[in-house]
Amino acid sequence: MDGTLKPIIAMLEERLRGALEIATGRKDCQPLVRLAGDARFGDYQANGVMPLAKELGRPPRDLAQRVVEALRVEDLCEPPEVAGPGFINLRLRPEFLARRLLDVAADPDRLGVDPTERPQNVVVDFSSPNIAKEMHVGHLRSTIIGDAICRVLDFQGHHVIRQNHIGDWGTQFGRVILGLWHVCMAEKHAADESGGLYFERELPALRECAHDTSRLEALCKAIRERHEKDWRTDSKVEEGDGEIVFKPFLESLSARPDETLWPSIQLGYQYVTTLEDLVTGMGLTVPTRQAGVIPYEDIGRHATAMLQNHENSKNQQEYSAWERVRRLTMHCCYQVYDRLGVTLRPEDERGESAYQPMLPQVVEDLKAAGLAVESEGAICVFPEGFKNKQGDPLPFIIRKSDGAYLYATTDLAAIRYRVDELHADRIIYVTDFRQAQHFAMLFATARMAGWAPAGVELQHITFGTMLGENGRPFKTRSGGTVKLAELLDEAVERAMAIVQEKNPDLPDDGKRHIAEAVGVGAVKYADYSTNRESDYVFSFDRMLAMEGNTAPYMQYAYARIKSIERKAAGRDVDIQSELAGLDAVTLTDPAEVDLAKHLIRYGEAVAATAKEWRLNLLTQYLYDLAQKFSAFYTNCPVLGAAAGQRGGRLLLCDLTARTIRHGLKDLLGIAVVEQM
RNA sequence: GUCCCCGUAGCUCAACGGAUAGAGCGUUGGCCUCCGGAGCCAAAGGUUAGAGGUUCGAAUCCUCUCGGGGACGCCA
Repeated sequence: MDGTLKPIIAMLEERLRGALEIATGRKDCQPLVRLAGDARFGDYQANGVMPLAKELGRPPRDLAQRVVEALRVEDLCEPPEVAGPGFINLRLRPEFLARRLLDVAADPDRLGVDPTERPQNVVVDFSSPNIAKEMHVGHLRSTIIGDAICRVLDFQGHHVIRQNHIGDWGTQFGRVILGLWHVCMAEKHAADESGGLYFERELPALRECAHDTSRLEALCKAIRERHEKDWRTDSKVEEGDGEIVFKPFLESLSARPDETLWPSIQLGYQYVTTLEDLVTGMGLTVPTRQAGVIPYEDIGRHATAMLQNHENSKNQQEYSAWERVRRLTMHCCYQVYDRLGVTLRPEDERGESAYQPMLPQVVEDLKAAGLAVESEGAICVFPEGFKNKQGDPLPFIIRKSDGAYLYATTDLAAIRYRVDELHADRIIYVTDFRQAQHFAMLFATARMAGWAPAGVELQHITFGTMLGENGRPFKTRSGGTVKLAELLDEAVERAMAIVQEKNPDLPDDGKRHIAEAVGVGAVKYADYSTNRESDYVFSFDRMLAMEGNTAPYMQYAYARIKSIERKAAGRDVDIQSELAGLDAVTLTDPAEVDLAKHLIRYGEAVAATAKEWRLNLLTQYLYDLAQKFSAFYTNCPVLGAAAGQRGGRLLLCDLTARTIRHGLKDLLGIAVVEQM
């Protein structure tokens, strides 16, 4: 094995290009070699003759015949045939196929797939959970699609820099601190009055009467009254907010266990969010130390602005509280990442907050370059080609009229960082399609500013919405967001029931292990196996089906091969030594040939997948492989095969298992199991 | 209103400008002396939303119509 197994399509294109040159006298002809669309046309087809014939005004079949005469592929193919209007059909020779199969099998790590000749520094921005929230289904696609992209890039030999752009700044910052403050106050009230935490009662109440205006207003008014009272009793006039009760509360946080604190923090944060949404437009106000009386719904934003504008020591307590919430959130995220087999690690975290110090400079530089101007109090860039509903230039707002920065600003700072500090040749963003316009404007602005030079590729990889079986966005029955951890629990539980039914004799921990692999694998595989750009309908029943293009079917195919390996010893077959001594194979049965041809195309599948990040092309390849294996398996006995056939068949089993495992586990992060 | 994406078998989805548009589920019919039947083989099922156009060739590119989704100034 010399490590240079050139893809067959590339070899054929090269030969065809030469033949086209001879037949037409032209250089740089496009041979257009593709996988044959139909097995009757052979294995590969060249479509390049027809456009050339048209251009040269020559009869296409005649030209094709001349090309075939000039074509030297005897070492690879049977004699080429001209077909239809001018196709050239190519069929691999069995000797070449057998040789290639042995070469691929002899390459344990890369399965005959060469690394790229042009390695890049590729930044992949994906997952991006939010602080103080649990990961929900909205994070699933970005997380697993981004992860698979990273894995494929790694395999191709690129230098991958994962970036988890955590939502840890902006409006949430103030709201989370405010949520913590409510946790503090609610605990104080509960201690004084020996009741439960007030937001545990009031949050559901708020949601219930969201459409009952008079009840809602009464409730919000009462909450506001208590808020003001609590705020006043917690404040020393000479120092400001939150010294008496809130400060000691924050100091006590680090001593408290995550399990009790985390649910309270999330709930407190939801409470603030819900409350601010509902009181909007109600006319309620609240006094503040810094800004005087402000609308009640603006208090979170006020807290954000204060924190963003103050680097002084007074904010130290909030900052440490913030760190605590952040750590808790990520702890929870890593539990989900681990289950999903996602490769993100703490060193990949670079949240919005990391760019916060760079934001003023971003705005200043754009202003100095004449690209950013003030408009209606905000600082905006007007990249070319974007219009609003009136047909006027559409602003890319980089600083709000209240002085706060936005995600546009953060994203621009991130581009500068990634290009200047991380030396990115390419930056890939994995987010849903709704953000397409934002990224188009972001990229346009970064190009105008020269922060992303022409040599740096900027790619927005989008995906569609996850829908429930009713065709509406995927929600719980009550309309809430579905937590990712709970979604995985249900998938695993359902998988467990199936394992229980199919294979009741396995030990319990074996069943649990299999159920985890099958359940989580099913969720991921279902996502990967559809075109990422279309919306996709989530269905436990379909993704866990044992038939069809599903994770369980793939895992089953793998387990069957492993079962053969386990049986081998009992049949006096030593697979290792038999494979080690194999220097030639003879493929006779059509199912063997079909499987072998597919096995040597793994590299083509990986390349096609990476070209436009169509992960469904990889799952399709793997599914075809599993199907071809199953056909081979039913038609061709392996352990009981004649001596001359057994080695080749063992090789097909071995390479199929390794290819499935590589594709599933190494590239998609889906576990395989020895039995199921 | 402007712009973007989508519309393919009953359902869920494929198809790199190429030949007779493919799978799976479901439906119907075959295949268990044999390594895991969670399997294999086969049949039926389509005017690729509609109408024009470009092309040797269009589900794919262009124009329009209809239907669905999304974005569109201080959320991310």
